[in-house]
Amino acid sequence: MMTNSDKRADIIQAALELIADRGFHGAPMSAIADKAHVAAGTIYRYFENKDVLINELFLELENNVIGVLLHDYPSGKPVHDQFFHVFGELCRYLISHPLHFRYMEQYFNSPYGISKRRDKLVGKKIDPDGHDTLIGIFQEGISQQILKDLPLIVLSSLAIGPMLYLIRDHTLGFVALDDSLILQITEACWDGIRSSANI
Amino acid sequence: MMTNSDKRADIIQAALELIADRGFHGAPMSAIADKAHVAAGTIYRYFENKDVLINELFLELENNVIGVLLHDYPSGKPVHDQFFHVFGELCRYLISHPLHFRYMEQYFNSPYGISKRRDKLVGKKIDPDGHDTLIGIFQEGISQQILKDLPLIVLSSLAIGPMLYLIRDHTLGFVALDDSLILQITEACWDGIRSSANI
Amino acid sequence: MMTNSDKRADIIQAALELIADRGFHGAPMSAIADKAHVAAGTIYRYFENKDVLINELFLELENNVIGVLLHDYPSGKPVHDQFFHVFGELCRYLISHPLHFRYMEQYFNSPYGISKRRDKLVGKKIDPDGHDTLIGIFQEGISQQILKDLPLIVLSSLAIGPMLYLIRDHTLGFVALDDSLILQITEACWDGIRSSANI
Amino acid sequence: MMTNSDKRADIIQAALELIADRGFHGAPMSAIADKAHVAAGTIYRYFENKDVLINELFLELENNVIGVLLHDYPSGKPVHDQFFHVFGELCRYLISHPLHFRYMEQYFNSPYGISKRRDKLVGKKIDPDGHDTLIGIFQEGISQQILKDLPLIVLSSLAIGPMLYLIRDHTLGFVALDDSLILQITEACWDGIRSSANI
DNA sequence: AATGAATGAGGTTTCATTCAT
DNA sequence: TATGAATGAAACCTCATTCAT
Repeated sequence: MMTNSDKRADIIQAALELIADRGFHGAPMSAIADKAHVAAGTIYRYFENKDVLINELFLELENNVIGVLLHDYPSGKPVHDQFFHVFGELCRYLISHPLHFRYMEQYFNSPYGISKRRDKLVGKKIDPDGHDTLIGIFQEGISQQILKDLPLIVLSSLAIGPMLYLIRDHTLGFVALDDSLILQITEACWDGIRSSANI
Repeated sequence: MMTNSDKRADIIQAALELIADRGFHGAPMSAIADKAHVAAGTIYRYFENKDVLINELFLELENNVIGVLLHDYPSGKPVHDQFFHVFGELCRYLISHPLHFRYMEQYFNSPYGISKRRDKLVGKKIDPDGHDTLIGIFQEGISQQILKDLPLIVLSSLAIGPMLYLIRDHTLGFVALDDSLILQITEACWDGIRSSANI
Repeated sequence: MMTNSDKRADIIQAALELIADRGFHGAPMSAIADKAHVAAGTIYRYFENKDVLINELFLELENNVIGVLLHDYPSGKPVHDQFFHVFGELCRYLISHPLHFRYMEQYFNSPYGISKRRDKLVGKKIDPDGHDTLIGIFQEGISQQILKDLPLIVLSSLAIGPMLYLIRDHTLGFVALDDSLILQITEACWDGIRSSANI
Repeated sequence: MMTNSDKRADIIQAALELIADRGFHGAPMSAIADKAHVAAGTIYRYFENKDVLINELFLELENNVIGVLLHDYPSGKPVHDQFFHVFGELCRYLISHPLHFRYMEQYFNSPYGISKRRDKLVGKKIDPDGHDTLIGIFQEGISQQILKDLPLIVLSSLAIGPMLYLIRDHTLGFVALDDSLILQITEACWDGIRSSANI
């Protein structure tokens, strides 16, 4: 039914806004219910408990991100182009969705997120649709000797770490990331991961 | 007196371990007291309230880090050497003090840390002893045209972001950072920030 | 709904009994909850905190008193009759509601009550319905030269002070105030405030 | 020894000031110790516990008052003179010792004071030196048919009640009791208690 | 005799969750 | 299905009292 899924979406949205803004323990279930225009008990018809709500919210956001990265993905193009596509899209998405970004940051820095991270990295092949786009790019880049021959997780941090910190600074107002600056940062990260041999 | 400082240190240590492990709200005062072998009320002889405890603990860790970075600092040496010194020392310190690292991560991702971050970045010259070593290195590097001419906060993220993510992965067991790998990462970060002109 | 107002009333009543009996700090919220047959947390659905509970309880009692004084008030009758009406009604009310009396005594002798008292006396015209009956009587009496020309607050104390002390003694069992004695006391107080000139 | 009694006096004075100012539960033992420039534990060398301290402090104040009332007491003079002496002295004493007044008010409105009051009034002849001056005056006045033939406790309230309320108002700044006003109040109270027959 | 650090029971308040309606 | 009042465990913090020094 429509109403049904509407309420679920309202709850998810309310939780997102509150947690992004005030952290997990600044977002009591009662406040989420209020903001969702729903009774406290209603939340429990859609989510078994608060942990489940938090985790399902994360999964939705994660799917959003994956969708964005795959949209217009330049399959078959050079590794360089693929990297610039993924980096740019991700950056623009997070900048234009600061609540999503703040939420995921909170999530990864909490008991919830730790296990998530472990699942993802240890399992490596969590999603059967091959969504781990960056990993794929790096593997290809290494085998083509375009990228430094470092563990994938290291390349991943070199490529993504700076961006995530800068987006935080952007949302906090310490720096203004415009297209020109984003491009410079992308290039700097590319400089960091590409093989020094072929310079 | 001995007893005095012992108890304070015990409390600090207990708080560090619990919060690093379970986050701020997985560390109730009663649990900290238990772990410190101290009565609940005793904590309040040393710290006005939980917030103060959390902030003082952070300040202690911050001082540790500053001390480490300044130890054997290669003043007068080239920017390149200074960067490698700071990066390496910081990395080794955080790897060998995983609780300190986890704690600071939690701290920066919380209401406490946000303001701290703002103070640090806006104020820029917080500590009169010139402890803001990285910023100094970057300024010098830019003026010598050795480093990319980017906002200091961007250089800072390019240089430090990857390391911080990798140390988290290291403490979680997803990668093993040995001296050789650390050196490679340092070089990769240096590649990221140095001016492309003089390659 | 019934349940709603019932619970609130139960809490108010429990607080009244405990505080009247044992003072503010002999009445922890847990004890109030127990006596009201309610969970501790339930109190906070009806009152934001203990202070609010204490103040709202006072306001309810105050309204009771005002209602009693205005009931059958002999408007248009001589000042003497009005005084005897108010004095008698107040006295009978307080004697038959010893908990209300004890509560208000505690209240006026506490940080809560001090400010209340100041509001009342400085503001003077707190309630727009002209409930400040005694003050009105005194003003009329002075202008008719029936009463001593003293500050209103002095007349007020002369008229009410003895009664309040005696009601305390009555509730403690040191004296038995029957109708005859109440009348004699009323007359004595009247003797105290009326102008000596027209004797 | 001097030092000994000095400390006891310091503690008594500190307790007086704090409790008069902030009430019993705004005066923790630690605060009393601080204000008395004494260690917390020291208080317990002079007073078994907080209750004992509170009660002994009251007894000291009570003795002060008795001393004042007996000083220059017009024995053998008419009841009228004796009443004016006692009323005036008491009034002046309380006005010039607002802390004593506030303390005794708090005391009488608390579990401590209730029992005290009972002792006093039931026992009636508590102190063997005949200090119950007012009662004596009233007995004499009744037998001489100068005063109304009312229970002693009623006369007592008629005579003292207004004054106590007015002193409170004075200490709160709602009225300024000067010698002239005190005299008028004394006369009004006298009007209240004296026999109407011989007017 | 004096100290004051330490204790821990007990106070107020919050909030995830349940359940009668 | 939805509600939201009610619950009570658990959080933070205070403070009278003790006791080793």
